[in-house]
Amino acid sequence: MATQTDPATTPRAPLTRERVLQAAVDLADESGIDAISMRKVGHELGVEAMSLYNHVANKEDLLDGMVDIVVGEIALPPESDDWKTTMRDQALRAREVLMRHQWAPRVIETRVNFTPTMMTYMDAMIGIFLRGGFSVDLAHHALHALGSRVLGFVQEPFREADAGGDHDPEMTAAMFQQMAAAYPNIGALMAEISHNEDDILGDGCDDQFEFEFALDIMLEGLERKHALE
Amino acid sequence: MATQTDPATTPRAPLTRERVLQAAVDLADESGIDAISMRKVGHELGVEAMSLYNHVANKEDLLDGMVDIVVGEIALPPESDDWKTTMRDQALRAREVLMRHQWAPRVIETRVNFTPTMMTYMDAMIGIFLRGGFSVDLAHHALHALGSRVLGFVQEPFREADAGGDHDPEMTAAMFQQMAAAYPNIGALMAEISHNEDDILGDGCDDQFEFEFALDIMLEGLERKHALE
DNA sequence: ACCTGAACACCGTTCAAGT
DNA sequence: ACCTGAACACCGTTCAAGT
Repeated sequence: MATQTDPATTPRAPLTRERVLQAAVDLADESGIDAISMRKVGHELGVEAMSLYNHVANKEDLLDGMVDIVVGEIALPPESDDWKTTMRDQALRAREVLMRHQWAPRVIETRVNFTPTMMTYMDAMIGIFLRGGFSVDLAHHALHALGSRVLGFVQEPFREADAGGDHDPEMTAAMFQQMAAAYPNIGALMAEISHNEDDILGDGCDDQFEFEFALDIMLEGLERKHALE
Repeated sequence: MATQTDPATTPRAPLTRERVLQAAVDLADESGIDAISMRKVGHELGVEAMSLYNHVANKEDLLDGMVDIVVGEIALPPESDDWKTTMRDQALRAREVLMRHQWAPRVIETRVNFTPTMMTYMDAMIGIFLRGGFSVDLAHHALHALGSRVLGFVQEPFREADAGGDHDPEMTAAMFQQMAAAYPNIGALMAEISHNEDDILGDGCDDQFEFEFALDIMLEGLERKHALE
């Protein structure tokens, strides 16, 4: 008896960031995103709300971590030159995961920071297009068009990073180098964006163009379906 | 002096639902959706939070009403047989309005009830496809594919209505008649859905199919862009 | 080092009480 | 009929205090 893990004698497996995040994900899966309050997540772990602040910075950080767990559950694509079936399979895999965490799409859309998990995932998505022969620009537009609802990542990747305002070229160069080392495809995108920056607005992304691009590919696709009827 | 409307002598234009909703929209435009609390909206009107409950049922109703104002600002499409340019223009018009109310897309996505304004708008969207020669089924799928982000309406129109559970055929027939009178295109859609209901699941909408449909038209559209490079 | 009680400044909502 | 004060059950977050 005493050798078994008895909840009465071991009520306090030590709290860790991972335990907190997983408890929050489980609670959200069970009871919806409205059930995610610091107090309720704490209660789930047998602890007061304030204790959580030793492991997450605040509620936004908690949500960031929850998204990380979900995105981490989406298997990365195999290396293939066939971008279309690879991307289709990927979208279906992402959907499967997001269906298990119905709260996730809405939370993902409200994220403003990227975690390494997210960067890795986006890098892989861009890679599918580039290996399929897309130009960096087209891959960039395609990424936006498929967006968070289809592939499970945030919509506006480089807004924040770019809007920082520090255009110290030395700084930027260092960032690129670091970025390119860890996430080569994202690095290529950012290089292209910063190269076009003078031509377009100032924030590296032409929202209106991205909108019309997404709109037009959908209308094109629809037209083909209509022609087949 | 006394003939002018002096805020000190007329601090209380009588509260109405419209005044409450417009104040909330203005406040959200200015300060973001997080600024929308019953207390803050009340403050904006020089009134206590509790007074608002005389004009809106609760906060959800307030949000419904705010969405109504926004959707009401989107001009309806002209009658035309050219579905593609009509739909493209419409999407751009919707975007223009949603850009003026940046909080709106997120709020629209969380709506579960339809207002007459919303129904009218959706009816017009379906009409664009039907007049363009789409089958009712294809129009239905197209509507889902373009979705809330592009056209500014809710994603799952007929889920709630159908999930009600009462399959009293008499009731259903009466509902259809009423619906078809006010919103002929939506009526046609619902008739088609309830007709297919036996074949598919039970709730009148095959989510997986809708997802793959949207995915495939985007991949098709992307492929054409890629071919042009 | 980690957890907590008390506190602060907020929420949505109800209801009896005022005018 | 419409507005309000007080109250209830919640929030996120801080901080000094405990172990």
